[in-house]
Amino acid sequence: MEEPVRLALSLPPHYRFDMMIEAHGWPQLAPFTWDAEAKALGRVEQLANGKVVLLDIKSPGATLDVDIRGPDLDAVELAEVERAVRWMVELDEDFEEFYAFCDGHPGLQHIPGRGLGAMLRGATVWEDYVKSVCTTNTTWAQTRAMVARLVETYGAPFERDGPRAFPSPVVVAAAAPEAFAAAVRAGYRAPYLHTTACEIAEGKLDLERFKQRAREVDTPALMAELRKLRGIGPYAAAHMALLLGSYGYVPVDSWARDLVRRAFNGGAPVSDREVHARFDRFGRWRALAFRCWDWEGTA
DNA sequence: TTCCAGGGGTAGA
DNA sequence: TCTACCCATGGA
Repeated sequence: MEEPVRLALSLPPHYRFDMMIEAHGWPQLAPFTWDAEAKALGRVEQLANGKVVLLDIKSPGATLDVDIRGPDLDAVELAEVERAVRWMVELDEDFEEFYAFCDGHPGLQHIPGRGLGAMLRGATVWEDYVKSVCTTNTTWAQTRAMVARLVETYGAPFERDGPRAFPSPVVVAAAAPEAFAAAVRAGYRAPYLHTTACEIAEGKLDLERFKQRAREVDTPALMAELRKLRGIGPYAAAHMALLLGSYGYVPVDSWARDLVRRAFNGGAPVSDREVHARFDRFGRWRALAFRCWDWEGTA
């Protein structure tokens, strides 16, 4: 294979690539691949002009190294790849204010030293919307399978028969609803995803504006807007808000309830209200405090 | 068979 | 605002 082009991006203070990878399950969802031995994050990415590249992302030292394979890219295309990578690995998310907050709060003081906070996200809000819907009311194994089938069926391939990129809403919208449902096997979620893709493709809906919107309004207002999306309820809206950098509401799912049950309630079941109450004192940092909590230490 | 998984939509109170 | 019920799918 031809030598890849390498982008070497400098890391902000405290940034820990390994902690970002371990923060949640997204590295296991296509088109991401995670090679634990090589500590390499892989991903096929399709550029706006249709070019498809294979990314190999590592951080062996003080930089984030992004190896790009595929067609030659000009400066504009390279900038597009860099922008996408920076967004996905949260290289530009500023956690310094959160870390200062952690210093004064028992239970959070381990966080700055471990460089916690960053989480992997999709290149687009559309991608994280789809994945969030696919995590609801199902097992993690099925979530992975649904996303894998979506990518395999509709994603643009790298080279001839290589791995595929996350499909655009335009490609999903072009599929017949019945064919989409049969291919992805996402159950009752399929119409949510397909209809949303159609609305984006028709220009009636713009999910990418949420990247900016998350910086303009507080978490409750952002969640109210996210909850208008099909298949997005309290949990998924909070999870999407978290990925957008808005941390004021804990995404409570069965996994969160289980953590709180074991760590704080002697193993007895907890209500959603109790989970929220446990992190209420952390204000606009509630979701980050929850995600970065030292669950082993408190159990 | 029945239950339920990193919940959400809807109707009725 | 809260509750009850339904929802495709697939593994236990």
